[in-house]
Amino acid sequence: MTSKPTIYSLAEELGVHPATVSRAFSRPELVSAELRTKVLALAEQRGFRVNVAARQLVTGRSGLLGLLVPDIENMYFTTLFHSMSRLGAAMGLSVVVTDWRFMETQQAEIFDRVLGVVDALVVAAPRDDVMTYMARRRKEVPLVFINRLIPGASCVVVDNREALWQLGDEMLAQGHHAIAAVAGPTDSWAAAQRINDVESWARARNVELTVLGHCEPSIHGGIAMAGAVEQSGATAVFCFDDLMASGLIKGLQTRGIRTPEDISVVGCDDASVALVTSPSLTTVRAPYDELAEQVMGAVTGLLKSPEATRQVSIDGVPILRESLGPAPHAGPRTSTKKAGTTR
Amino acid sequence: MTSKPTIYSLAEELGVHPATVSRAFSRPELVSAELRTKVLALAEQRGFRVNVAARQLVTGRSGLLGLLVPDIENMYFTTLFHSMSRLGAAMGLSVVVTDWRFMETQQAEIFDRVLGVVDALVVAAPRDDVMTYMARRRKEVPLVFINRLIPGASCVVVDNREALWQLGDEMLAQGHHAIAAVAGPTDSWAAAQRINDVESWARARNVELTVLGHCEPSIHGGIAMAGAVEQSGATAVFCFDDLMASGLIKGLQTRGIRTPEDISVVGCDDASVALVTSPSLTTVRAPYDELAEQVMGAVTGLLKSPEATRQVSIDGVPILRESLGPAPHAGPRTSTKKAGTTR
DNA sequence: CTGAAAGCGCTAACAA
DNA sequence: TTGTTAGCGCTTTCAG
Repeated sequence: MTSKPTIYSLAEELGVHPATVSRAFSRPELVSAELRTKVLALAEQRGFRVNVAARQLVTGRSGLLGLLVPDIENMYFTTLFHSMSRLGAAMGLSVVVTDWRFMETQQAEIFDRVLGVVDALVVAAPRDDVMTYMARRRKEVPLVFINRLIPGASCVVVDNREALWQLGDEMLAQGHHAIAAVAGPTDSWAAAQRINDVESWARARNVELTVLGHCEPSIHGGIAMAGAVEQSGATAVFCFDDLMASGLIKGLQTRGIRTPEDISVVGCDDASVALVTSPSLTTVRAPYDELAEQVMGAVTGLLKSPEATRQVSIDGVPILRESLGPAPHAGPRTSTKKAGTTR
Repeated sequence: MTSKPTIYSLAEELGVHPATVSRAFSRPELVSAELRTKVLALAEQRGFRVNVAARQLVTGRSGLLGLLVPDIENMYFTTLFHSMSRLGAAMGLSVVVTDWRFMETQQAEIFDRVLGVVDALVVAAPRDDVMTYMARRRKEVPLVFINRLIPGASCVVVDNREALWQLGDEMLAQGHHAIAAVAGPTDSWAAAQRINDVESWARARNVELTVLGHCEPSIHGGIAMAGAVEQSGATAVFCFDDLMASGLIKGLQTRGIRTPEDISVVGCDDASVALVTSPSLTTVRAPYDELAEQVMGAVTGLLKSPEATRQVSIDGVPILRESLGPAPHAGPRTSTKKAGTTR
């Protein structure tokens, strides 16, 4: 009696055919205006919602867009999610996020569930193992990769090369000579990319560069690197991302090393933490909105025709803040900024 | 030909009935071991995945658990999500998050989609309008509310009263007299709760308390409050949450006001930002793991019997870090900590 | 513009 | 243990 309303129960009440009720929702333009309003009114009153599963079963579409991230506690991804949600809403797609950190320990079956329910999946910064897993399911769901270039697949990446070179040059301008770079996860494409960029810069400028061991892209990862950084003797450090940079600064602080007075630190991404960190982080801003736009563009492209893959590269933008300052015992030379500048 | 494998295509290849293939996945124990392995092997080989929509259509279950948060950029929620995911995975539920910030501007239809696809929904810190929206859909999906006590519904809340009182007393012990509290969003239950706790403490201790205008629980919200806090003349400030506290400290800094030397700041939640903030935040730790556990417990309870609502309250834990120090021109009295202590 | 009928892929009784 | 038979709620031809 008080069971969930369906198109049938509505149709019966209205004395019309279920298909008509269905049309009132899925193809309103095919139903006469008055009937449509009557249907919608009754639906509203009875609290009817179209059954997403049933609809998906026949249309193959749920209106859901999945975002799979390595670590949702990394605000880089939450910011991205936010931008994507906004765009998605405008085009009638709801975005849901999941974290693939458990994929190793938990049954992948769980992920298949998410895969089964979304119209497309955006996979962020996949490690190699996740990659191969996804590759196998590539034909089940349209896939867009972020922060990894994969031939033949739709990808959107941020190119930080130019920006990192500029920040490197700024380090030199500020009198730094001993420079270090803390690498990100071993099997992350983006991590390799960034280290490459910094290394090529160092070679081009003939700068001595110490690359420090792979580190988790998290605050704690950064804190853990403080010792290694201190021992490296570097006065300026590139970090894989802002979380790491933020943690590193904290870790250095507890060792009595100040930033930027003793050691300058540069991050990457301009995650929200970059601003609250003290000192605020000099970093490379990922253009989130454009990123999201391109990602959503790639998604809709795939939705239209699964073969229409595209590869997009967006340039990161260097942002000078407080964490990069003059080298100790050396004033700035051609610097465009002063230590202590805010924002 | 190369269409997606279904239980039918598998059944045909194996010369068995589709129902048997179905059982091999949904009730493996009902199928002979050898047949089961044969089915699974072929399925693996053909890349078969059970169609979630079809399964959900008949069983009414998708294996998905939804988490609806007000602002996914608030790491309080991402930490919670993380804990929930871990527990969920252990019990065969995949957790997906969505942000309801767009609900106002976008069609609620989008949310109904998420609602339609999950077995249960955990709704975090709903504003009043979101609440009423959810209330209408209460019978469509099992609902668990976080950070809001709703009679008759399953709720899990954190009770910060005791902890806030302790921190308040610590402020007094450190010689503070002019104390302020920055309130959270107007229609947030948790915000009202926390302000109440602080106010009742102030009354009990006969302390002059300035309550400052409602503020968004975000870093920027906190930054924006710096002026008001400065003008209030307070030497110690309670903030609605850590994001706000973190932003406030930053905002004060740019005005040349140091924490805790000039103004002490106390947050709430112990979000991940509390540690990187300089100085690190004195705060009330939300016991995330226990929270997640209780939430998942409530979910499974509802899944078993929709009437089995429960209301759980968990106590927050005060955490003393650097952002609370002695009042200016007044040494600590019975303090249990020294300014400058890390962690 | 609306009705009729078929079926999406799977599960759940019930038989055998 | 396996096959049989019905649907789950919706969309979608194709007629009318």
